[in-house]
Amino acid sequence: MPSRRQAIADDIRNQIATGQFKAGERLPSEASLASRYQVSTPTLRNALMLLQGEGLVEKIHGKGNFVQHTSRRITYLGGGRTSREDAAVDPALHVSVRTVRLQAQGHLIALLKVPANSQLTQFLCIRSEGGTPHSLARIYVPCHLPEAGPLCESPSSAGFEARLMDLHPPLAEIRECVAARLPTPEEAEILRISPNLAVLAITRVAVDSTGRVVEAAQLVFPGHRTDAYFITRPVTVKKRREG
Amino acid sequence: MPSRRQAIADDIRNQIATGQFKAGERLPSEASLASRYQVSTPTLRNALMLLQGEGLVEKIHGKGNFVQHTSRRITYLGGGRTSREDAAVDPALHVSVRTVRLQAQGHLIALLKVPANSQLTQFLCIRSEGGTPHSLARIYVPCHLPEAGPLCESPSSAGFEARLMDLHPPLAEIRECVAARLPTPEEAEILRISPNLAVLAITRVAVDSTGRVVEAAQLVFPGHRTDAYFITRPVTVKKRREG
DNA sequence: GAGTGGTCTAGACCACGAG
DNA sequence: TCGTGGTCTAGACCACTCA
Repeated sequence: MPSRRQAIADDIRNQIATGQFKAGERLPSEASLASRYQVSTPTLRNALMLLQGEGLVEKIHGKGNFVQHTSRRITYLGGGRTSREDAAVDPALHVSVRTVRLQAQGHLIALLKVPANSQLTQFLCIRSEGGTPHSLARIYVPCHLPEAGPLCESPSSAGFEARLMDLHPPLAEIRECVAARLPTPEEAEILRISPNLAVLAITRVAVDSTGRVVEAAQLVFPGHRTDAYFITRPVTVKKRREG
Repeated sequence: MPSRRQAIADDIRNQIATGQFKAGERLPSEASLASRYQVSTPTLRNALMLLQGEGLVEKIHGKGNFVQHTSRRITYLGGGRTSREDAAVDPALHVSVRTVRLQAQGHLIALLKVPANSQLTQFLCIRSEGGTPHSLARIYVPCHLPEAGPLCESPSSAGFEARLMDLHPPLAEIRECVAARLPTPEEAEILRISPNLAVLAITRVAVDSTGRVVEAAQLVFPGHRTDAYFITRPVTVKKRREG
């Protein structure tokens, strides 16, 4: 037996699919929807949360629930490649960067493989598109790298990518760890998402050919709007002989 | 001002960290915790849901809330590599496989790049460790591939991996798309997770050197216990000359 | 049957957005 | 100020587990 909220979510989803609720339109208020479906407000809100998790509905506090324009998804490309939708290309995209110098502590020591209390540069980046936050990035660069300076002047993703490509010694490997988790209250506020909806959290470490960590990044994306793509070409090994 | 459930979650998290609640132990019942913290049961349950999302607490219907043993995380390795924790190695792991032959329909046509209604083999795999479901995999193999048959006899991940390594023409590329979303009711039931907690959904497509899709897989993991790792070695390109 | 968590109710109160 | 969504309450009822 499907739960109440599932049934309501299914019904509203159908109405969106059949165009009875159109993209960009505002849904009836939660109170009126609740009375229409004969459920209490928390139950109706649960149903809307499901649709929000599918990227079909956007909730805006004080204004209402809106049918999302489709294909507003965020694309993250693994392997250090920059997606086409870069701030340098798309004027609707905006990136704010705050630079902080700090000392390595806690998990950053292991992540960057640096001694405790060594100097780091942290870049706090928030990407937005037309007022809607897209992603939150905390990028750490050890200060022993000469490239750490000029970065501040090219805060776009392309700037970071170009830096990694021009390293001496060259970049050898990028390791990325992807997880789904609930946002911290701060992340939920910055990304303007419900604290009940998961974020896609990516920890990225770039290593040069000497094994030194040249950059570590903690990236957070709203889970319901993000796809992360990874393309791998298998190392061409000799065919295994087993048994 | 932190919300009520956050404050409660913080407090219980501390008690777990300081060992006042030990790993494997059962927490007091939700009713007693609610009265201890002077909140209603839904609010207390919300706090526990946060801890569940962090992998600290496991809820078992009819039994209670238990402090999770740490390091029970699930590891997914991208790029078609198999993690060490394989059924062939670890006897505690169990994989159940159901094989279904079906015709390509809907999104499978685009995913596998096959004509509509062409024959496919679907493998429905559920991995468990000691009774706890780990992952749900729907693996699709086009029937035009001669390797489709023997697969059924080696349902471990290693079997799938070995098959991809022995292809003619050889495997050229693996594309993986990672997303965080709420589980469908069926997925929540199979994985035994709360329908409010996100899953990590990975769509994996393996392509051989002729561009043909040799396998597509839709993998679902419980988000609060899973890390997906991707390691990329950048293609060594000539240094860019720009501006 | 006793105790547990899962879902839902019918409302209260607060915070935000727009006029 | 008014309507909106966000959070919380105090309880009801059901499903599951175990003795």
